Formats: sequence, C-alpha cells, structure tokens
Amino acid sequence: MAATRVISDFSSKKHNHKSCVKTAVKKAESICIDRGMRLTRLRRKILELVWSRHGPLGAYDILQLMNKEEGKVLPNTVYRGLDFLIEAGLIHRLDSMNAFMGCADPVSRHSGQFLICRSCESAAEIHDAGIEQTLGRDAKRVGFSVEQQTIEVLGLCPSCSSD
Amino acid sequence: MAATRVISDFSSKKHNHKSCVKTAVKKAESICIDRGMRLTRLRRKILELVWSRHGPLGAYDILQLMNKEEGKVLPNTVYRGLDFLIEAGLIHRLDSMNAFMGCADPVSRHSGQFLICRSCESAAEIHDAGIEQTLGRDAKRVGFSVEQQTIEVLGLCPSCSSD
DNA sequence: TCGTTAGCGTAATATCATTACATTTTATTT
DNA sequence: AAATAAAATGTAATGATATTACGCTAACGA
Repeated sequence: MAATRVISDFSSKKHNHKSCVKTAVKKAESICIDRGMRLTRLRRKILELVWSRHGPLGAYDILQLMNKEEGKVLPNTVYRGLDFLIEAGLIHRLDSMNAFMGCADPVSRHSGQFLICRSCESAAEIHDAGIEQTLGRDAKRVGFSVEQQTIEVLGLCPSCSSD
Repeated sequence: MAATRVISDFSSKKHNHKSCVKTAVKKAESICIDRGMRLTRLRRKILELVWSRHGPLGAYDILQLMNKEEGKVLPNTVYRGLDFLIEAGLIHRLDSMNAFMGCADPVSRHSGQFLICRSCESAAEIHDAGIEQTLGRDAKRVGFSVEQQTIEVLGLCPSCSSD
C-alpha cells in the first residue's frame, strides 16, 4: 500500500511564514511559465492572500484584504482569480467550509485531502493514495466513474487537542 | 479489511419509488420514538420531500415544494427541519453541492460517503469502513483527532457513463 | 498592425443560510 | 385542570456566498 504523504502539516507557531508564501509564489510562477498560463499581478496577489494563513480563507475575507491592499475590488474579480488558481492546481477549495487554501505541492495534480481544525481553523493537507484507490475500487463496484474526490475531515489539530 | 456496504445504490428507472419514501418514513418514525425525538408533521413532510429523489436536493427546492404542498413556508422553517433530520441521522448534507439527501440506513450513525453523478445529479451512498479507519490512522499520525468526515466523489453514474 | 482572445471593471442579481423575536403547541408540574 | 416551562413554529429581516451580463482594455498571434 502506498505511503501517506503530508503535503502541508499543521504549522508550528514559530515558523517563518513569509518564506512559505514566497516559496508558493515561486512554484506558481514556474508552473505557469511551464504550462503557458498567465499568473497576472491580480492572480499572484490573490494567491499570496490565500497563503496568508495555514488554513482555509473565505472569498470575502480575501476580498476584504484586496480592498485594503489594492484599490477597490468586487467579488467577481476575486472569484475569477480563485477559479484560475484552482484550475491551475495552485489552491484547493474546501467545500465543507466554503473556503480556499494554498497547495504546497501544486506540481502533482490531485484532489486535496484535508484535516481541518474546527477550533483554530487551521488545516493540514495529506495525500493518501490508498484512500484514492479504495474509493476508486468502491466506485467501480457500482459502475461509477470517478472524476473528483472531496475528502475533508473535521476535528481538532494537535495544539487545540491539548488545550 | 471490512467490507464496503452500499447503503443506497443508483436507482433503476423502474423501481417503485413511493415504497422507498414510505420505508424511510417508517424507519424515521420508529427511530424517533425509540429516542424520544419528535417527528412532527412538518419534519416528516420535509423528510418525504428530501426523499422525493434518489439524489441531493437543495434547501430552496424543498422550500418550493413545501410552498406548493403546504401553505406558505419561509426558508428558516425548512432549515430548522433539515437541521433536526441531520441531527437525527435521517438525512445527510452534501457539502460539495449544498444539498441534502435521505439516508437509507439511519439506525447506524455515520458520516456519509457519496458517489454523486454530475450529469443526472443522482447519488449513491456507500460505507467503506476501511476508508474511515485509514483516515483515522492518517490523522493520528499528525496528532489530529477526528470528529467528522466528508467524503464525496463526483463523477458519472452507470447510466450516464454509458451515454 | 490588425484581428482575436484573455483578462479585468462594474453593477446587478442569484443562491444559500442565519438571526431575532413573537406566537403557538406540547409536555411537565402542581 | 390550571399553571408553568420547554419545544416547535411563524414571520421578517439580514447576512454570507457566488454568478451573470456587458463593456472595455491589454496581450498575443498572424
């Protein structure tokens, strides 16, 4: 059985977050160049804002940040940016929260698997190929062909568990 | 490894759907009596409407049906009914669709695992204990304590695949 | 450099969900 | 049976999330 990868763990309080964002933007730039996609100023800015936390961020939160840091921006603009970033695999959408989160491994295209803390709203992304396979097998059994998986686990992160 | 159970399969076109609804309501009544919960006229009606399809139904769809079949009803009323039914385990919420679907096995409490057809919007519910276990083990590895799982697979059902 | 396409600005609107408070119904106590 | 308490429902307003439509501009490809 394939190993489980932790794509992004719950972050320690003292990590240098700016470098996370920087790394994410670098990866995004290189991916977009490779694929002939255009990471415009606006899109890059939205990506940075999504990465402002190690957890999901709502579209209207992003909108607010945009309005603070850029000029006036309307919802539509943010959603367009988010759509592009999702399309490019640079962020994931967390359906159970109506929120968005940066992907630390955008090179390998995948549906995200998330552990979401209901207390501090941080989240970790993992990738367990076994789950993917198992779901695929289950689906096949009833004649269903899989296109996309939503796997989101709600609970408490290590630091909130210990409180 | 525990076997995968199909809780509700994709329905054949010729099945007698009225009997599905009837069965669901019977189960609901017996469960509520057992647990001292009150399945009121309104709640029963909402349960029936959720069961009007073998697939997820939106809250405002239900609202519309309510307005047709009962007198005037406001959103709040529907959401309250849905909250009760979820609480009771009689229906599930599908986060990826903002929609609700009846549970054919409400006796055993569980988070649902769904295969959702993007074409005809029908859905099947399965329960693969292995996935639950595996996710639990993955979570434990990073110190996360699981409370609830959202597992929703989007794709094509057997009959839409063959078109 | 011309025509086409992709990106963005802007407003309006659609869709999904909750809050707050009044009223009614049901259950519990006396 | 009457008084009280608790649960359910009625009603209006509002909040939160997301999309549509249309026009303009910037970038790209021939």
